[in-house]
Amino acid sequence: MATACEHCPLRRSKLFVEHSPDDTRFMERFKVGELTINPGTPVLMEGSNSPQLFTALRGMGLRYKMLQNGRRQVLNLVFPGDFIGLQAGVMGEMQHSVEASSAMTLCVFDRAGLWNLFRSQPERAFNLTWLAAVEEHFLGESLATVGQRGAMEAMAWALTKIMQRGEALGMVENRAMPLPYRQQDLADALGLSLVHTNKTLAKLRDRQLANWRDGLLIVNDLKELAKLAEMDFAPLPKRPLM
Amino acid sequence: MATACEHCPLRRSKLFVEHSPDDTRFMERFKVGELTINPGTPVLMEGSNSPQLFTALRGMGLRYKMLQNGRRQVLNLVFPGDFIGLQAGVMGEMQHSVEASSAMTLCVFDRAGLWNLFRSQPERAFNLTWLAAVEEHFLGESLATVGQRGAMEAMAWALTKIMQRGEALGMVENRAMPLPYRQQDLADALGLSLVHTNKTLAKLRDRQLANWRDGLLIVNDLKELAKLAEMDFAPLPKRPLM
DNA sequence: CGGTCGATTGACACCTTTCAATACGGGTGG
DNA sequence: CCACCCGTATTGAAAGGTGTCAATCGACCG
Repeated sequence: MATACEHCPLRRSKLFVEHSPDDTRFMERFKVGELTINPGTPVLMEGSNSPQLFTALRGMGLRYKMLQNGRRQVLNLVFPGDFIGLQAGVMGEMQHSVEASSAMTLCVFDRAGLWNLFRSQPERAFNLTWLAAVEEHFLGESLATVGQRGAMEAMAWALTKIMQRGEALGMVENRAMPLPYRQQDLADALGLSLVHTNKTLAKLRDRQLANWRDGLLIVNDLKELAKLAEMDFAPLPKRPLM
Repeated sequence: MATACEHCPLRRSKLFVEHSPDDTRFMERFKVGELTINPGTPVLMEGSNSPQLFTALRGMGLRYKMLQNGRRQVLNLVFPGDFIGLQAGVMGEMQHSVEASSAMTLCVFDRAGLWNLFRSQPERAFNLTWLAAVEEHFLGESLATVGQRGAMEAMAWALTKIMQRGEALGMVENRAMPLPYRQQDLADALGLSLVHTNKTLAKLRDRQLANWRDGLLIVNDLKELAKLAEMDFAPLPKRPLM
């Protein structure tokens, strides 16, 4: 039984721009169904030309890219509210893969309806571009982190970003939030080796800055973690929800 | 004397999606002027809320982001045909800075006209989103390079990409193209130190794979360079020109 | 209970960074 | 016209952060 957009749980988060009744009506029509998948299930593969687009409704996943040398770069983590497949929608095919890390529920949209959206809903079209710009912004920050920060700073940056996003989504209870990834995933996101990632996490635990174990991330003093990362600790910018 | 869109020199390149007469007519109205600047001149600053958007018409520049620790990450190089300022256009303010590396000529657009574009030119709006997706794709590749490739591979990747782009734009003559950057710029783009960048370039010269001196990049065998980078050597995807 | 996957640890090798010094060309003021 | 300064490019040597290799451990599963 699909969730009605009108009652979409994501709309409770202040992270997203509010929908007008008209927006909701349109999305209700744009949405063609719901998809529930298990951890490890691929959603979109690089090179694929999927006829469908998604919005993560529940659960978490990751976007990644494989290189010829066998190494993997995780581009970012997929959280509830993230739009998946825009690249395929406008460029023709995906340039990276997406897969679920926890159980996920996805809203499914028909790619063919995209053109209709641009023609009849300029505001929604604008929002799509906005979403693309938000992604671009985040990738830029990630690039700066991987390129210019050391392992400890980078990890602190990543965990801070994750915690911030988790808070905005209401996933944090008692300074803890679910984080259903493997250390290898974070390693591949930050361009670090698995071993070094493990040791870096151990240090953060020793320093009592962040404790990530058994899929649960606990951060007592987010400000302190952000300071270690030498990052601007600004509130997340609002973003549209498709 | 501003260049008429109809006679835009960029339209000769096969890199860009062709304009319909209607497109050209619209762009002619959307374009409010032309800007010529000297090397080193900033175009947009991080945090700025510029009322203007640009398309690079001639010359080259770079986008970058400064970190609190004083280090700089170059996000990508700006080549003719690149659109500048989309982030400010949709998100409100720039998340990175842009400056000229060579003398540049920019087409200037009025940000206020953006909304009109979305409302009355769905096809152009679609192209804007397309452009954002192209940027996202490139940033993803850069992230993968900085995160997962060694210095030599990374440099080979960068020079290959540059040469490819240069070829598509008709900037390559006799296997050589202008590349008006400092070694520090490439270093900041790849997350390498200046010294190591210098030594890596020296090795590429020794191996006769790439020779970049005095603002001129010479590559005799692009295939060979791409092989060293272990990259997929696919032709650049077409992109829209605003 | 053997087998697999993810997390941990210790030791060591090595790629990059940092530190320093020199070289070279262009611009400027004496 | 030349000395001087500054930005960029080069090089050598040493320090250090990360990666790789290997082995162990705990949890889960058929």
